[in-house]
Amino acid sequence: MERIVLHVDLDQFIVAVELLRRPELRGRPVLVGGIGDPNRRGVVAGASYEAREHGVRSGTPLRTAAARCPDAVFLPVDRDAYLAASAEFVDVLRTGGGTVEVAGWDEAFMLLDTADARQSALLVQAAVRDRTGLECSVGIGDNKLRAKLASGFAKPAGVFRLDTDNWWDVVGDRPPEVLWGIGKKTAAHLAELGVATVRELAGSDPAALAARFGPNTGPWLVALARGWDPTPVTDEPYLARSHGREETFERNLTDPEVVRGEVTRLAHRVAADLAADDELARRVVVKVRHAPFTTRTHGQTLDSPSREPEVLAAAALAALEVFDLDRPIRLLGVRGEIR
DNA sequence: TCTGGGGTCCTAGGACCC
DNA sequence: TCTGGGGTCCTAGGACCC
Repeated sequence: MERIVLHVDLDQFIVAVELLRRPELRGRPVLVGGIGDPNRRGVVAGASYEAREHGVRSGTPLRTAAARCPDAVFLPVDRDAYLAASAEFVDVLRTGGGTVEVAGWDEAFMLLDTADARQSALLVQAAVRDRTGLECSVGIGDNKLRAKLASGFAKPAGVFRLDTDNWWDVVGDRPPEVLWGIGKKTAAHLAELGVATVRELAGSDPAALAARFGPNTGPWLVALARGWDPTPVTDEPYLARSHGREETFERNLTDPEVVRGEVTRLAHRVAADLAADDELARRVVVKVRHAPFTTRTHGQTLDSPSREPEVLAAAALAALEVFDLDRPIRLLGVRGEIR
């Protein structure tokens, strides 16, 4: 027996859910995003493998996607459908006996004791396929980091194992961006320091990186490159730390009175979300994105935690006054911080 | 590439306290 | 009085992830 971590990741999740009810679209480039209109502001939330071949992926602006992939079928985002499919997926994993940690709509970690890790992974994969009709990829690792990276190498619909034995062979010569937690910005900073691969990052001086990235983040980056991850797989129920609502407007807002009205509306929606979760906000933060895409936030701590729409709206409007409302506004957001 | 919406976590700097 | 050092809390911004 050995103790392993599985990372189970549904393949092209959002598109896969849409294809379950629109099988005639199978094999075609399908893009899900916004309200399904490529001429509106918005980005791609889910792209089928056929669409990805045209250089379109999650995050690509819809207009750009339409230009690159003119034959694509555009569908609107249907949150409720994905949430329902996600709940079904988690149910399947929970019948497996191990500890299950949900990590998103379309992914979860499982902690298992097994005599045959690969066989266990294949069983999970088959159970998900049989009971949801969705394909998944399964990563096997000796911690969450390695399991997570492994599922990426397993795609589509495969199984891949990543542990101390093959870590350097598999990721040693790859750029640091393959690691979970290192994005474009950090990779660019590392490149300036002459660090271009996971192997080079693993051999870097933690103190030197601390000077650049902060006392905790610097050493953590080095540990990450060595495949180290101490975080446990936990089935503790998820407790949200905040709830927020934001909206990018089809046309920039220029009238301060309209802006105040929208902020009030968003605050009321946040109040409803908090009530649905039986939570109270202790602080309200307003986010403003001006037309040139510069984003700023300002907040107000409440005298006492609340989810009253009027209280949240008043705090949001007070925070809003710190901004220059005479400049065109592209996006407004209101967030209630719980803990 | 004219750049969504939902979140989380870390850091720096200032306030404040002893 | 012109000035230390440590700890903690708050706030805004940034990076990242799905």
